[in-house]
Amino acid sequence: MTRRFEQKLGAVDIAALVRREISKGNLQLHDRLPPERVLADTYGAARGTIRKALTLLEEEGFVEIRPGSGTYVVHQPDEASVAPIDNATPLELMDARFALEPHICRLSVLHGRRTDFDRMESLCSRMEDCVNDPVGFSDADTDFHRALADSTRNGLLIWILDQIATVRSQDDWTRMRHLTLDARTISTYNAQHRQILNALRTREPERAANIMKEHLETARLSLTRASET
Amino acid sequence: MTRRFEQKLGAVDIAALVRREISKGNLQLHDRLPPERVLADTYGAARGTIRKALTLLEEEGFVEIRPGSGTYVVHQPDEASVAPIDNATPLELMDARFALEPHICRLSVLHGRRTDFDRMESLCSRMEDCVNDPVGFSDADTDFHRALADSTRNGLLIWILDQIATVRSQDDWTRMRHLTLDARTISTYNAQHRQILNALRTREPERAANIMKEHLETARLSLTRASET
DNA sequence: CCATATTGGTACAATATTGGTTCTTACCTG
DNA sequence: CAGGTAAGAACCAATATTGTACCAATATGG
Repeated sequence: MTRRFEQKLGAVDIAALVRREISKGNLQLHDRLPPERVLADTYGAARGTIRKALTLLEEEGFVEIRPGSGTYVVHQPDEASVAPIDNATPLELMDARFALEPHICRLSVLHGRRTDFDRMESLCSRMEDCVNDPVGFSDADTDFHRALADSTRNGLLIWILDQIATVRSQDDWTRMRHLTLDARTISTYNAQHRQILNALRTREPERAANIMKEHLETARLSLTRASET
Repeated sequence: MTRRFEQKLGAVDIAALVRREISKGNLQLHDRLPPERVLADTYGAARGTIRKALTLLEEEGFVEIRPGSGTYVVHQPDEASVAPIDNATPLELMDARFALEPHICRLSVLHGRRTDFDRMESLCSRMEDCVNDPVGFSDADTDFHRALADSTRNGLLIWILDQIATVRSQDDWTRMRHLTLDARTISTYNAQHRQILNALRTREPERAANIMKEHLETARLSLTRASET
Protein backbone atom coordinates (compact mmCIF):
# COMPACT_ATOMS: atom_id res chain seq x y z
CA MET A 1 0.00 0.00 0.00
CA THR A 2 0.99 3.57 -0.07
CA ARG A 3 3.13 4.26 2.90
CA ARG A 4 2.48 7.79 3.88
CA PHE A 5 5.80 8.10 5.60
CA GLU A 6 7.99 10.57 3.81
CA GLN A 7 10.85 8.31 4.72
CA LYS A 8 13.23 7.60 1.90
CA LEU A 9 12.87 4.10 0.56
CA GLY A 10 15.99 2.26 -0.46
CA ALA A 11 16.27 -0.51 -3.00
CA VAL A 12 16.05 -3.21 -0.33
CA ASP A 13 12.99 -1.63 1.20
CA ILE A 14 11.18 -1.61 -2.09
CA ALA A 15 12.25 -5.16 -2.77
CA ALA A 16 10.78 -6.11 0.60
CA LEU A 17 7.51 -4.35 -0.15
CA VAL A 18 7.09 -6.04 -3.50
CA ARG A 19 8.11 -9.37 -2.02
CA ARG A 20 5.41 -8.96 0.57
CA GLU A 21 2.82 -8.13 -2.06
CA ILE A 22 3.68 -11.37 -3.77
CA SER A 23 3.57 -13.55 -0.66
CA LYS A 24 0.36 -11.84 0.30
CA GLY A 25 -1.29 -12.75 -2.96
CA ASN A 26 -1.93 -9.26 -4.23
CA LEU A 27 0.48 -10.08 -6.99
CA GLN A 28 -0.07 -13.58 -8.28
CA LEU A 29 1.70 -15.95 -10.57
CA HIS A 30 1.93 -14.66 -14.16
CA ASP A 31 0.98 -11.17 -13.13
CA ARG A 32 2.95 -8.40 -14.71
CA LEU A 33 4.32 -5.70 -12.49
CA PRO A 34 3.83 -2.11 -13.49
CA PRO A 35 6.62 -0.68 -15.64
CA GLU A 36 9.72 0.44 -13.82
CA ARG A 37 8.95 4.06 -14.56
CA VAL A 38 5.52 3.76 -12.98
CA LEU A 39 6.89 1.94 -9.95
CA ALA A 40 9.47 4.66 -9.58
CA ASP A 41 6.67 7.18 -9.44
CA THR A 42 4.41 5.30 -7.03
CA TYR A 43 7.21 4.45 -4.62
CA GLY A 44 8.73 7.89 -4.96
CA ALA A 45 12.07 6.50 -5.98
CA ALA A 46 14.31 6.85 -8.96
CA ARG A 47 14.12 4.30 -11.71
CA GLY A 48 17.58 3.06 -10.90
CA THR A 49 16.46 2.21 -7.39
CA ILE A 50 13.44 0.29 -8.60
CA ARG A 51 15.69 -1.44 -11.04
CA LYS A 52 18.04 -2.53 -8.29
CA ALA A 53 15.13 -3.78 -6.21
CA LEU A 54 13.72 -5.80 -9.08
CA THR A 55 17.12 -7.26 -9.82
CA LEU A 56 17.29 -8.43 -6.22
CA LEU A 57 13.90 -10.05 -6.50
CA GLU A 58 14.91 -11.71 -9.73
CA GLU A 59 17.96 -13.21 -8.05
CA GLU A 60 15.70 -14.49 -5.30
CA GLY A 61 13.51 -16.14 -7.87
CA PHE A 62 10.41 -14.12 -7.12
CA VAL A 63 10.30 -12.37 -10.42
CA GLU A 64 11.41 -12.63 -14.01
CA ILE A 65 12.52 -9.60 -15.98
CA ARG A 66 11.95 -9.72 -19.71
CA PRO A 67 13.51 -6.85 -21.67
CA GLY A 68 11.06 -4.99 -23.82
CA SER A 69 8.16 -6.80 -22.22
CA GLY A 70 7.96 -6.33 -18.50
CA THR A 71 8.58 -7.89 -15.13
CA TYR A 72 6.56 -10.93 -14.23
CA VAL A 73 5.78 -12.76 -11.02
CA VAL A 74 7.30 -16.23 -10.95
CA HIS A 75 6.48 -17.60 -7.56
CA GLN A 76 4.04 -20.01 -6.07
CA PRO A 77 3.80 -18.78 -2.48
CA ASP A 78 2.34 -22.17 -1.62
CA GLU A 79 5.73 -23.73 -1.09
CA ALA A 80 6.72 -21.23 1.51
CA SER A 81 3.38 -21.19 3.26
CA VAL A 82 2.79 -24.90 3.25
CA ALA A 83 6.18 -25.49 4.79
CA PRO A 84 5.37 -24.36 8.35
CA ILE A 85 2.51 -26.81 8.55
CA ASP A 86 4.81 -29.75 8.02
CA ASN A 87 7.03 -28.72 10.87
CA ALA A 88 4.23 -28.34 13.36
CA THR A 89 4.94 -29.98 16.67
CA PRO A 90 2.37 -32.23 18.31
CA LEU A 91 1.86 -29.60 20.99
CA GLU A 92 1.12 -26.91 18.45
CA LEU A 93 -1.23 -29.34 16.90
CA MET A 94 -3.05 -29.95 20.16
CA ASP A 95 -3.40 -26.23 20.73
CA ALA A 96 -4.89 -25.82 17.30
CA ARG A 97 -7.36 -28.60 18.00
CA PHE A 98 -8.17 -26.98 21.32
CA ALA A 99 -9.03 -23.84 19.46
CA LEU A 100 -11.11 -25.43 16.77
CA GLU A 101 -12.91 -28.50 17.94
CA PRO A 102 -14.90 -27.17 20.89
CA HIS A 103 -16.27 -24.42 18.71
CA ILE A 104 -16.93 -26.93 15.99
CA CYS A 105 -19.15 -28.72 18.49
CA ARG A 106 -21.14 -25.54 18.97
CA LEU A 107 -21.53 -25.09 15.23
CA SER A 108 -22.49 -28.71 14.86
CA VAL A 109 -25.36 -28.15 17.25
CA LEU A 110 -26.48 -25.28 15.06
CA HIS A 111 -26.09 -26.84 11.65
CA GLY A 112 -25.86 -30.58 12.19
CA ARG A 113 -28.55 -32.87 10.82
CA ARG A 114 -29.86 -36.23 11.84
CA THR A 115 -27.86 -38.03 9.18
CA ASP A 116 -24.65 -36.42 10.43
CA PHE A 117 -25.27 -37.67 13.93
CA ASP A 118 -26.24 -41.09 12.67
CA ARG A 119 -22.96 -41.31 10.84
CA MET A 120 -21.07 -40.32 13.96
CA GLU A 121 -23.08 -42.89 15.85
CA SER A 122 -21.95 -45.66 13.57
CA LEU A 123 -18.37 -44.46 13.90
CA CYS A 124 -18.75 -44.65 17.67
CA SER A 125 -19.82 -48.25 17.32
CA ARG A 126 -16.86 -48.95 15.09
CA MET A 127 -14.52 -47.47 17.65
CA GLU A 128 -16.10 -49.52 20.40
CA ASP A 129 -15.27 -52.62 18.41
CA CYS A 130 -11.64 -51.58 18.39
CA VAL A 131 -10.81 -51.61 22.08
CA ASN A 132 -7.92 -53.91 21.35
CA ASP A 133 -7.04 -52.56 17.91
CA PRO A 134 -5.27 -49.21 18.34
CA VAL A 135 -4.72 -48.72 14.63
CA GLY A 136 -8.30 -49.42 13.70
CA PHE A 137 -9.43 -47.19 16.52
CA SER A 138 -7.24 -44.34 15.34
CA ASP A 139 -8.66 -44.52 11.85
CA ALA A 140 -12.21 -44.47 13.12
CA ASP A 141 -11.32 -41.67 15.51
CA THR A 142 -10.02 -39.56 12.64
CA ASP A 143 -13.21 -40.25 10.73
CA PHE A 144 -15.29 -39.31 13.73
CA HIS A 145 -13.66 -35.93 14.11
CA ARG A 146 -13.92 -35.41 10.38
CA ALA A 147 -17.61 -36.27 10.46
CA LEU A 148 -18.04 -33.81 13.28
CA ALA A 149 -16.42 -31.11 11.19
CA ASP A 150 -18.58 -32.05 8.22
CA SER A 151 -21.69 -31.54 10.26
CA THR A 152 -20.89 -27.84 10.60
CA ARG A 153 -21.41 -27.44 6.84
CA ASN A 154 -18.52 -24.99 6.96
CA GLY A 155 -16.19 -25.77 4.07
CA LEU A 156 -13.46 -23.57 5.45
CA LEU A 157 -13.38 -25.29 8.83
CA ILE A 158 -13.54 -28.70 7.22
CA TRP A 159 -10.59 -27.77 5.07
CA ILE A 160 -8.59 -26.55 8.05
CA LEU A 161 -9.32 -29.72 9.99
CA ASP A 162 -8.27 -31.77 6.99
CA GLN A 163 -4.98 -29.93 6.84
CA ILE A 164 -4.43 -30.64 10.50
CA ALA A 165 -5.36 -34.26 10.02
CA THR A 166 -2.77 -34.50 7.30
CA VAL A 167 -0.12 -33.21 9.64
CA ARG A 168 -1.35 -35.53 12.32
CA SER A 169 -1.01 -38.59 10.18
CA GLN A 170 2.57 -37.71 9.30
CA ASP A 171 3.48 -36.99 12.85
CA ASP A 172 5.86 -39.33 14.58
CA TRP A 173 4.70 -38.62 18.09
CA THR A 174 1.15 -39.33 17.21
CA ARG A 175 2.16 -42.48 15.43
CA MET A 176 4.01 -43.55 18.53
CA ARG A 177 0.95 -42.83 20.58
CA HIS A 178 -1.02 -45.30 18.54
CA LEU A 179 1.17 -47.99 19.93
CA THR A 180 0.69 -46.85 23.48
CA LEU A 181 -3.07 -46.73 23.22
CA ASP A 182 -4.21 -49.27 25.74
CA ALA A 183 -7.68 -50.64 26.15
CA ARG A 184 -8.39 -48.40 29.10
CA THR A 185 -7.54 -45.19 27.27
CA ILE A 186 -9.59 -46.25 24.29
CA SER A 187 -12.57 -46.91 26.53
CA THR A 188 -12.23 -43.44 27.99
CA TYR A 189 -12.19 -41.93 24.53
CA ASN A 190 -15.20 -43.93 23.51
CA ALA A 191 -17.18 -42.75 26.49
CA GLN A 192 -16.27 -39.16 25.68
CA HIS A 193 -17.23 -39.54 22.06
CA ARG A 194 -20.60 -40.87 23.10
CA GLN A 195 -21.10 -38.01 25.50
CA ILE A 196 -20.25 -35.48 22.84
CA LEU A 197 -22.63 -37.08 20.42
CA ASN A 198 -25.40 -37.08 23.00
CA ALA A 199 -24.88 -33.43 23.74
CA LEU A 200 -25.07 -32.68 20.04
CA ARG A 201 -28.29 -34.63 19.69
CA THR A 202 -29.88 -32.84 22.62
CA ARG A 203 -28.66 -29.54 21.14
CA GLU A 204 -26.55 -28.44 24.06
CA PRO A 205 -23.70 -26.49 22.48
CA GLU A 206 -21.78 -25.56 25.61
CA ARG A 207 -21.99 -29.02 27.09
CA ALA A 208 -20.71 -30.54 23.85
CA ALA A 209 -17.89 -28.01 23.72
CA ASN A 210 -16.90 -28.72 27.30
CA ILE A 211 -16.80 -32.45 26.85
CA MET A 212 -14.69 -31.91 23.77
CA LYS A 213 -12.28 -29.88 25.85
CA GLU A 214 -12.08 -32.70 28.36
CA HIS A 215 -11.57 -35.12 25.54
CA LEU A 216 -8.70 -33.09 24.12
CA GLU A 217 -7.24 -32.70 27.58
CA THR A 218 -7.23 -36.44 27.94
CA ALA A 219 -5.56 -36.76 24.58
CA ARG A 220 -2.98 -34.16 25.51
CA LEU A 221 -2.19 -36.01 28.71
CA SER A 222 -1.67 -39.29 26.95
CA LEU A 223 0.47 -37.42 24.45
CA THR A 224 2.80 -35.95 27.05
CA ARG A 225 2.88 -39.23 28.89
CA ALA A 226 3.90 -41.00 25.70
CA SER A 227 6.60 -38.46 24.98
CA GLU A 228 8.15 -38.95 28.39
CA THR A 229 8.71 -42.66 28.02
CA MET B 1 -4.50 -1.86 -5.77
CA THR B 2 -6.74 0.59 -7.51
CA ARG B 3 -4.26 1.46 -10.17
CA ARG B 4 -4.96 -1.73 -12.05
CA PHE B 5 -7.61 -0.11 -14.16
CA GLU B 6 -5.78 3.06 -14.99
CA GLN B 7 -2.91 1.14 -16.45
CA LYS B 8 -2.85 0.03 -20.02
CA LEU B 9 -3.51 -3.66 -20.36
CA GLY B 10 -1.16 -5.89 -22.30
CA ALA B 11 -1.79 -9.35 -23.64
CA VAL B 12 -0.39 -11.01 -20.55
CA ASP B 13 -2.50 -8.86 -18.28
CA ILE B 14 -5.65 -9.74 -20.14
CA ALA B 15 -4.69 -13.40 -20.10
CA ALA B 16 -4.27 -13.14 -16.33
CA LEU B 17 -7.67 -11.48 -15.94
CA VAL B 18 -9.48 -14.09 -17.99
CA ARG B 19 -7.58 -16.90 -16.29
CA ARG B 20 -8.73 -15.56 -12.97
CA GLU B 21 -12.33 -15.34 -14.15
CA ILE B 22 -12.14 -18.99 -15.06
CA SER B 23 -10.53 -20.15 -11.82
CA LYS B 24 -13.01 -18.06 -9.92
CA GLY B 25 -15.95 -19.71 -11.63
CA ASN B 26 -17.37 -16.65 -13.35
CA LEU B 27 -16.56 -18.38 -16.59
CA GLN B 28 -17.48 -22.03 -16.42
CA LEU B 29 -16.75 -25.11 -18.42
CA HIS B 30 -18.02 -24.97 -22.02
CA ASP B 31 -18.95 -21.32 -21.75
CA ARG B 32 -18.21 -19.31 -24.83
CA LEU B 33 -16.20 -16.17 -24.46
CA PRO B 34 -17.32 -13.01 -26.20
CA PRO B 35 -15.96 -12.53 -29.72
CA GLU B 36 -12.43 -11.21 -29.95
CA ARG B 37 -13.65 -7.91 -31.37
CA VAL B 38 -15.96 -7.41 -28.41
CA LEU B 39 -13.27 -8.34 -25.92
CA ALA B 40 -10.97 -5.89 -27.66
CA ASP B 41 -13.53 -3.21 -27.04
CA THR B 42 -14.30 -4.06 -23.41
CA TYR B 43 -10.66 -4.37 -22.44
CA GLY B 44 -9.71 -1.35 -24.46
CA ALA B 45 -7.11 -3.22 -26.44
CA ALA B 46 -6.55 -4.05 -30.07
CA ARG B 47 -7.80 -7.30 -31.43
CA GLY B 48 -4.28 -8.57 -31.95
CA THR B 49 -3.62 -8.15 -28.27
CA ILE B 50 -6.74 -10.06 -27.26
CA ARG B 51 -5.76 -12.68 -29.76
CA LYS B 52 -2.33 -13.08 -28.19
CA ALA B 53 -3.88 -13.35 -24.77
CA LEU B 54 -6.31 -16.04 -25.89
CA THR B 55 -3.51 -17.95 -27.60
CA LEU B 56 -1.61 -17.94 -24.32
CA LEU B 57 -4.63 -19.31 -22.50
CA GLU B 58 -5.10 -21.95 -25.15
CA GLU B 59 -1.51 -23.12 -24.71
CA GLU B 60 -2.13 -23.34 -20.99
CA GLY B 61 -5.17 -25.48 -21.59
CA PHE B 62 -7.68 -23.06 -20.15
CA VAL B 63 -9.45 -22.39 -23.38
CA GLU B 64 -10.12 -23.82 -26.82
CA ILE B 65 -10.26 -21.61 -29.89
CA ARG B 66 -12.52 -22.84 -32.69
CA PRO B 67 -12.21 -20.86 -35.94
CA GLY B 68 -15.46 -19.47 -37.14
CA SER B 69 -17.20 -20.47 -33.95
CA GLY B 70 -15.69 -18.87 -30.92
CA THR B 71 -13.49 -19.41 -27.92
CA TYR B 72 -14.64 -21.85 -25.28
CA VAL B 73 -13.66 -22.56 -21.72
CA VAL B 74 -12.03 -25.96 -21.28
CA HIS B 75 -10.98 -26.18 -17.69
CA GLN B 76 -12.10 -28.01 -14.63
CA PRO B 77 -10.84 -25.69 -11.90
CA ASP B 78 -8.40 -27.86 -10.01
CA GLU B 79 -9.99 -29.17 -6.85
CA ALA B 80 -6.59 -29.09 -5.25
CA SER B 81 -5.43 -25.63 -6.17
CA VAL B 82 -8.73 -23.82 -5.94
CA ALA B 83 -9.43 -25.59 -2.67
CA PRO B 84 -12.62 -25.04 -0.72
CA ILE B 85 -10.79 -22.20 0.86
CA ASP B 86 -11.24 -19.85 -2.07
CA ASN B 87 -14.96 -20.32 -2.09
CA ALA B 88 -15.40 -19.69 1.59
CA THR B 89 -18.27 -17.39 2.36
CA PRO B 90 -17.80 -14.48 4.72
CA LEU B 91 -20.01 -16.24 7.24
CA GLU B 92 -17.92 -19.38 7.17
CA LEU B 93 -14.96 -17.15 7.60
CA MET B 94 -16.45 -15.50 10.66
CA ASP B 95 -17.23 -18.87 12.22
CA ALA B 96 -13.65 -19.94 11.69
CA ARG B 97 -12.43 -16.79 13.35
CA PHE B 98 -14.86 -17.38 16.20
CA ALA B 99 -13.30 -20.74 16.72
CA LEU B 100 -9.71 -19.63 16.53
CA GLU B 101 -9.20 -16.16 17.83
CA PRO B 102 -10.63 -16.41 21.35
CA HIS B 103 -8.45 -19.41 22.00
CA ILE B 104 -5.53 -17.61 20.45
CA CYS B 105 -6.04 -14.97 23.09
CA ARG B 106 -5.70 -17.61 25.78
CA LEU B 107 -2.54 -18.93 24.22
CA SER B 108 -1.19 -15.44 23.84
CA VAL B 109 -1.54 -14.97 27.59
CA LEU B 110 0.49 -18.13 28.06
CA HIS B 111 3.23 -17.54 25.53
CA GLY B 112 3.15 -13.85 24.68
CA ARG B 113 6.12 -11.64 25.49
CA ARG B 114 6.49 -8.00 26.24
CA THR B 115 7.71 -7.20 22.75
CA ASP B 116 4.65 -8.86 21.25
CA PHE B 117 2.35 -6.71 23.27
CA ASP B 118 4.39 -3.61 22.51
CA ARG B 119 4.01 -4.33 18.83
CA MET B 120 0.26 -4.72 19.24
CA GLU B 121 0.23 -1.50 21.19
CA SER B 122 1.79 0.42 18.34
CA LEU B 123 -0.69 -1.13 15.95
CA CYS B 124 -3.49 0.07 18.22
CA SER B 125 -2.12 3.56 17.94
CA ARG B 126 -1.90 3.24 14.20
CA MET B 127 -5.52 2.16 14.05
CA GLU B 128 -6.56 5.04 16.24
CA ASP B 129 -5.01 7.38 13.71
CA CYS B 130 -7.22 5.88 11.04
CA VAL B 131 -10.70 6.73 12.34
CA ASN B 132 -11.45 8.34 9.01
CA ASP B 133 -9.35 6.08 6.85
CA PRO B 134 -11.16 2.73 6.50
CA VAL B 135 -8.54 1.26 4.20
CA GLY B 136 -5.64 2.20 6.42
CA PHE B 137 -7.57 0.90 9.41
CA SER B 138 -8.23 -2.41 7.74
CA ASP B 139 -4.56 -2.88 6.98
CA ALA B 140 -3.59 -2.17 10.55
CA ASP B 141 -6.40 -4.37 11.81
CA THR B 142 -5.13 -7.30 9.78
CA ASP B 143 -1.65 -6.69 11.15
CA PHE B 144 -3.00 -6.57 14.68
CA HIS B 145 -4.71 -9.92 14.47
CA ARG B 146 -1.63 -11.32 12.81
CA ALA B 147 0.55 -9.97 15.61
CA LEU B 148 -1.81 -11.56 18.11
CA ALA B 149 -1.42 -14.89 16.38
CA ASP B 150 2.35 -14.43 16.29
CA SER B 151 2.42 -13.99 20.03
CA THR B 152 1.19 -17.56 20.52
CA ARG B 153 4.48 -18.82 19.03
CA ASN B 154 2.39 -21.53 17.40
CA GLY B 155 3.47 -21.81 13.78
CA LEU B 156 0.49 -23.93 12.87
CA LEU B 157 -2.03 -21.45 14.19
CA ILE B 158 -0.20 -18.58 12.57
CA TRP B 159 -0.32 -20.42 9.29
CA ILE B 160 -4.03 -21.08 9.60
CA LEU B 161 -4.73 -17.45 10.39
CA ASP B 162 -2.64 -16.41 7.41
CA GLN B 163 -4.69 -18.62 5.15
CA ILE B 164 -7.83 -17.04 6.49
CA ALA B 165 -6.41 -13.58 6.05
CA THR B 166 -5.63 -14.40 2.45
CA VAL B 167 -9.22 -15.38 1.83
CA ARG B 168 -10.34 -12.33 3.66
CA SER B 169 -8.33 -9.97 1.51
CA GLN B 170 -9.73 -11.46 -1.67
CA ASP B 171 -13.26 -11.46 -0.41
CA ASP B 172 -15.68 -9.09 -2.04
CA TRP B 173 -18.00 -8.72 0.92
CA THR B 174 -15.17 -7.80 3.16
CA ARG B 175 -13.86 -5.38 0.61
CA MET B 176 -17.30 -3.86 0.51
CA ARG B 177 -17.30 -3.62 4.25
CA HIS B 178 -14.22 -1.45 4.11
CA LEU B 179 -16.32 1.17 2.43
CA THR B 180 -19.04 0.95 5.03
CA LEU B 181 -16.70 1.28 7.97
CA ASP B 182 -17.74 4.50 9.57
CA ALA B 183 -15.88 6.42 12.23
CA ARG B 184 -18.13 5.11 14.97
CA THR B 185 -17.61 1.46 14.12
CA ILE B 186 -13.88 2.00 13.91
CA SER B 187 -13.90 3.62 17.33
CA THR B 188 -15.73 0.62 18.75
CA TYR B 189 -13.17 -1.72 17.26
CA ASN B 190 -10.34 0.38 18.62
CA ALA B 191 -11.76 0.27 22.12
CA GLN B 192 -12.12 -3.50 21.90
CA HIS B 193 -8.59 -3.93 20.64
CA ARG B 194 -7.30 -1.94 23.57
CA GLN B 195 -9.34 -4.01 26.01
CA ILE B 196 -8.02 -7.22 24.55
CA LEU B 197 -4.48 -5.98 24.78
CA ASN B 198 -4.97 -4.93 28.39
CA ALA B 199 -6.36 -8.33 29.30
CA LEU B 200 -3.37 -9.95 27.67
CA ARG B 201 -0.97 -7.74 29.58
CA THR B 202 -2.65 -8.49 32.88
CA ARG B 203 -2.61 -12.17 31.96
CA GLU B 204 -6.31 -12.79 32.11
CA PRO B 205 -6.94 -15.45 29.48
CA GLU B 206 -10.69 -15.81 29.83
CA ARG B 207 -11.29 -12.10 29.89
CA ALA B 208 -9.23 -11.62 26.75
CA ALA B 209 -11.06 -14.46 25.06
CA ASN B 210 -14.43 -13.02 25.98
CA ILE B 211 -13.63 -9.57 24.69
CA MET B 212 -12.42 -11.16 21.50
CA LYS B 213 -15.76 -12.91 21.18
CA GLU B 214 -17.53 -9.59 21.63
CA HIS B 215 -15.22 -8.06 19.08
CA LEU B 216 -15.99 -10.74 16.53
CA GLU B 217 -19.68 -10.45 17.30
CA THR B 218 -19.48 -6.76 16.51
CA ALA B 219 -17.68 -7.52 13.29
CA ARG B 220 -20.23 -10.13 12.35
CA LEU B 221 -23.03 -7.67 12.92
CA SER B 222 -21.48 -5.02 10.74
CA LEU B 223 -20.91 -7.71 8.15
CA THR B 224 -24.53 -8.82 8.02
CA ARG B 225 -25.63 -5.23 8.11
CA ALA B 226 -23.41 -4.43 5.13
CA SER B 227 -24.68 -7.42 3.19
CA GLU B 228 -28.27 -6.30 3.58
CA THR B 229 -27.77 -2.95 1.94
C1' DC C 1 -29.56 -25.62 -50.05
C1' DC C 2 -27.83 -21.23 -50.44
C1' DA C 3 -26.92 -16.41 -49.05
C1' DT C 4 -25.34 -13.82 -45.44
C1' DA C 5 -23.60 -12.71 -41.03
C1' DT C 6 -20.47 -13.83 -37.56
C1' DT C 7 -16.22 -15.58 -35.92
C1' DG C 8 -11.51 -16.74 -35.85
C1' DG C 9 -6.74 -16.61 -38.87
C1' DT C 10 -3.18 -13.96 -41.01
C1' DA C 11 -0.16 -10.37 -42.62
C1' DC C 12 2.27 -6.00 -42.37
C1' DA C 13 4.08 -1.52 -41.26
C1' DA C 14 3.86 2.27 -38.09
C1' DT C 15 4.01 3.44 -33.37
C1' DA C 16 4.30 2.82 -28.38
C1' DT C 17 6.00 0.65 -24.46
C1' DT C 18 9.50 -1.51 -21.77
C1' DG C 19 13.77 -2.96 -19.90
C1' DG C 20 19.14 -1.96 -20.51
C1' DT C 21 22.76 1.35 -20.21
C1' DT C 22 25.34 5.33 -19.23
C1' DC C 23 26.34 9.67 -17.40
C1' DT C 24 26.02 13.67 -14.30
C1' DT C 25 24.61 15.65 -10.08
C1' DA C 26 23.54 15.59 -5.34
C1' DC C 27 23.41 13.71 -0.75
C1' DC C 28 24.81 11.26 3.20
C1' DT C 29 28.01 8.60 6.15
C1' DG C 30 32.28 7.06 8.02
C1' DC D 1 37.70 13.98 2.12
C1' DA D 2 36.40 9.21 -0.06
C1' DG D 3 32.96 5.99 -1.09
C1' DG D 4 28.58 4.51 -1.58
C1' DT D 5 23.76 5.37 -2.82
C1' DA D 6 20.08 7.62 -5.12
C1' DA D 7 17.98 11.02 -8.32
C1' DG D 8 17.29 12.40 -12.84
C1' DA D 9 17.88 12.57 -17.66
C1' DA D 10 19.03 10.94 -22.08
C1' DC D 11 19.43 7.41 -25.34
C1' DC D 12 19.45 2.34 -27.14
C1' DA D 13 17.48 -2.19 -28.21
C1' DA D 14 14.01 -5.56 -27.58
C1' DT D 15 9.37 -6.40 -27.60
C1' DA D 16 4.48 -5.35 -27.74
C1' DT D 17 0.51 -2.98 -29.51
C1' DT D 18 -2.07 -0.81 -32.92
C1' DG D 19 -4.83 -0.32 -37.05
C1' DT D 20 -6.17 -2.02 -41.24
C1' DA D 21 -7.36 -5.02 -44.69
C1' DC D 22 -8.54 -9.36 -46.30
C1' DC D 23 -9.10 -14.61 -45.94
C1' DA D 24 -11.26 -18.97 -44.07
C1' DA D 25 -14.29 -21.54 -41.17
C1' DT D 26 -18.58 -21.87 -39.00
C1' DA D 27 -23.35 -20.53 -37.79
C1' DT D 28 -27.86 -18.76 -38.98
C1' DG D 29 -32.08 -17.99 -41.39
C1' DG D 30 -34.95 -18.05 -45.39
